[in-house]
Amino acid sequence: MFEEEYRLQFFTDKGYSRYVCDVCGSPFWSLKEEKNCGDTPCRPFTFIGNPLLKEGIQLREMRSLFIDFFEKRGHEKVDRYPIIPRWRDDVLLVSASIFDFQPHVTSGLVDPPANPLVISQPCIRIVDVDSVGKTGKHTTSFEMMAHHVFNSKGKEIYWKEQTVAYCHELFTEDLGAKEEDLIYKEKAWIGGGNAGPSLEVIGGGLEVATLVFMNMKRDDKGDIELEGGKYSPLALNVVDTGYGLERMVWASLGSPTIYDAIYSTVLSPLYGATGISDKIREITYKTALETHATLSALVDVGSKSKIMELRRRVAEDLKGKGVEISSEELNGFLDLMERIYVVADHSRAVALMLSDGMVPSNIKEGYLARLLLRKALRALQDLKVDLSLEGLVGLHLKEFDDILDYGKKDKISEIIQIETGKYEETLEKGKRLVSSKLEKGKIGTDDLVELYDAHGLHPSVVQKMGEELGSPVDIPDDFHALLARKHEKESVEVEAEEELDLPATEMLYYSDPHQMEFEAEVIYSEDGRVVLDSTLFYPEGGGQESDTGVLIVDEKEHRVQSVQKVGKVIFHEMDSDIPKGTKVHGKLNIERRRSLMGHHTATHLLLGSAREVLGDHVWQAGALKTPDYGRLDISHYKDISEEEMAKIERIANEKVLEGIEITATEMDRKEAEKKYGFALYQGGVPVSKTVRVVQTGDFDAQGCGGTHCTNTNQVGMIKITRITGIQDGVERIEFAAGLAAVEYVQKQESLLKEASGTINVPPAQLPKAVSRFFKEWKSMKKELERVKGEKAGSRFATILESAETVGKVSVLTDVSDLDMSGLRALAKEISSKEKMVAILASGVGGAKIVVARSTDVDLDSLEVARKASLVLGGSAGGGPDFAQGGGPRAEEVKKAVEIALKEVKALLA
RNA sequence: GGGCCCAUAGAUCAGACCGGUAGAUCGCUGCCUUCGCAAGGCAGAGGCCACGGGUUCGAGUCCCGUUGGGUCCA
Repeated sequence: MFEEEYRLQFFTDKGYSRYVCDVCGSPFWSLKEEKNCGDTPCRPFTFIGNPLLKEGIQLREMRSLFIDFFEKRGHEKVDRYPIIPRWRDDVLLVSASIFDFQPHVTSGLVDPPANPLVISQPCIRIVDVDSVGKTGKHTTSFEMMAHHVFNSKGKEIYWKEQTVAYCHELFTEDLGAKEEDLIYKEKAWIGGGNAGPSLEVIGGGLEVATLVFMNMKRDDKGDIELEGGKYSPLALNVVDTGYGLERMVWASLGSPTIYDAIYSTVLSPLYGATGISDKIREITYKTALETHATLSALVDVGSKSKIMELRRRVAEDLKGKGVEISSEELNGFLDLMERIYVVADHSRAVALMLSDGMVPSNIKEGYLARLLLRKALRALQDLKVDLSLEGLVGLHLKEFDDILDYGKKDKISEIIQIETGKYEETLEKGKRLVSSKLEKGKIGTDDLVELYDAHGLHPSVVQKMGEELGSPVDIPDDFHALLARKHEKESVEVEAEEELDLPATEMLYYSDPHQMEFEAEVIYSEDGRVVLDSTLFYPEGGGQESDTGVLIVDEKEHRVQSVQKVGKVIFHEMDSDIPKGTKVHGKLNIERRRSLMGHHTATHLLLGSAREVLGDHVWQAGALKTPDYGRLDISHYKDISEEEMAKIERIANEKVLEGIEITATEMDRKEAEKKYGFALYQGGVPVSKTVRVVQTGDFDAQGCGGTHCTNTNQVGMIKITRITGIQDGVERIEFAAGLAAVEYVQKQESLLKEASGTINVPPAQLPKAVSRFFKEWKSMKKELERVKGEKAGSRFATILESAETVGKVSVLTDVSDLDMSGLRALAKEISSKEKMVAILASGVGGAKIVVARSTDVDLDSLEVARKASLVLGGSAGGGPDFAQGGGPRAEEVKKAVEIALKEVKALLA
């Protein structure tokens, strides 16, 4: 694919030739004749113990070396972006440097922050999480070093030749790689809706960089077909490079694993605590580790059997090298190392995530944070060492202190503590579940799936619990496949937005939010939907409900019921038709608009105060503004306390009283981001070159398309009405502002008055009085139960007199006003005597009948009760010695008893 | 965004499949025993079975909805 794209002058000049890999069939460029492309899994690593790059370059040094190299060559350094891509909503995490510029910059809409630029971008990739520690090269977090160029038409900065030349120079001159060790492998690159040719730079078996030349975008009308999708040329030619910082360090140190190259500060305490600091320096174990790392390049470690295969090869290889180690010893050692590496790796990803304000949760990116946290905790527990995850994360943070905001250490510690506690609780509950399941029998595959899926217990955890309880548990090798199958049935329906060929509506509501009337002309009208050339009506959007009001034509009012924006066109849903071409006079429902503005501004104030009270990790996760109330969802890692709520409410109201001016300015996106950071995008990301920044003095600034008050004092009182946790990690603040707040308070007060009026106490004494009443109610209920019991007992003597004797059996019948529990008690008492049958009925609350017998009588009570209940219009249930029934026809109870008596006589005869 | 699980005494959970008097263990209170404590023995208190509907003569149990919590996946 793109074969001609790779015929670079650079290769010709350097004397490179094109070969085809005899393992994977990929074409590649090499200085010396090669049959193998050198990439995994085509051949083992060759740089381990024999560094590819200049020796001994550590992480920090490598980072600054890279950045310096490109700065010296005309690239501007750009600060790293957060690991949570707040500026886009199609991905959960940043997993490549180009993510920073998608889609707004790559599409050509927004200018790049610098061009050409160099950046070091921390990234997280969850996809390889299960390979971490099993191979020597997979990590969940990494720093992508990159130089990017955005070439527009007619203004090319540099493209393929220069890119490869820079890369080559960096590796061969500044980093000391031998020219003949570097291979450039051709590979069509497709991802994120873009595509283009790319070269993978491979040395010593390790892919150290990828040079992507992005020049196409996904386009169903495009002419270029790639892997089933259609593509068309991109407006920009984007140089998208990615150099794995950690891999470069690894290639420079030649350590057995990448982990040893980059996690040394965290690994050494782990080695110490597990007591293997000395062991790993022994030649036997060192060789084992190196051999394992070397060969792991050849194997896809997706399943347990593959891992065992790899280990067999390692054992064989070691034998060949004359290294003596039993397979048990080897397995045990590698298992231990794997866990240590997992802890070291995952704790770094967690450090990165949390320091960027990610809140662990059960959904979205927060779940990924929790996933890694729990995996790390599990591995740490398996190691049985006295080290806290919190401490290890702290060590990573220190490593990063030159590129991370290190100030949030306390928050991060708290989050880890809370998460650790939650995980322990899950385990605690799990232990009880497992033991109760084991009491009932074996734990099968279905149970394992349920325990993991519904209760968060990984099969290996269940297995360990089983062992402790003396019951082995088998884990099927295809467990994860089973789980995947269970989650398979998902269908996505995308509703196509209607597209009409209409000019953009002029949005008058932005120029003066307090203007309430306007003149306009109808340019489209169909099915009660009207489009004007310009409008003051704010359409539903950004969580703000739409305006309502009227359009006046010749003094006749047409009501605007709701307003929607489709693309750039604003539709007014009317209650009556207005023909196209009509001039209208529009009038807003002023109160509604004022209230909407108040609630919207209040939302900003509350978010600002929540961030002040709770911390920077607080982020808007959704919002709704209606005329009657507002709702603000924020990310936070625990319940908001009463005190915190009061504080948030107070600060917001203080800002109202301060009378801060609110301004809305259209700003260049690049500038706005520079000035306010990504905290701008609380309410979502605009798809435009400019951002409308709504600024509340120096208290708060947000990109926002809503209508706002011009001064905070127009908001009036802000009252938080309720705080609920809508999901783990997200709290919902419900509130009312202005008159709506006053109404809320009035309503609360009247509720209070009504309640206190009913029990006739002043509101202040309501809590005390209610609790007294509740206590009394409970004791009365008990007393009533007792009295009922007595009443039933006392009735026994009376009905004994009415006993009829059938053979040797006494049959007692009675119609009383006892309730079911009374009847039951009485029947039990009677049937506990010898040779007794009781037929007891009552008409209170519908007809009820109980038939009971002592155990020495042969009679099917249920049959009797059934027959008798028929006449009551119902049926009966119970057993042969005790049955109860009833029906709606209370007037028939006497008859029912007669029928029952007759039936008993017949059955006993 | 989707799926699954759970909610019963102060705590942990049975009971639910198959509707018919709400239970166990720990904790709590009192008594016995002891110089006192612990342990032990005996007795007892403690339940709007999360909430709202429905089906039924009858619902902790079945059905629908709500709320709260847990958990997995994208």
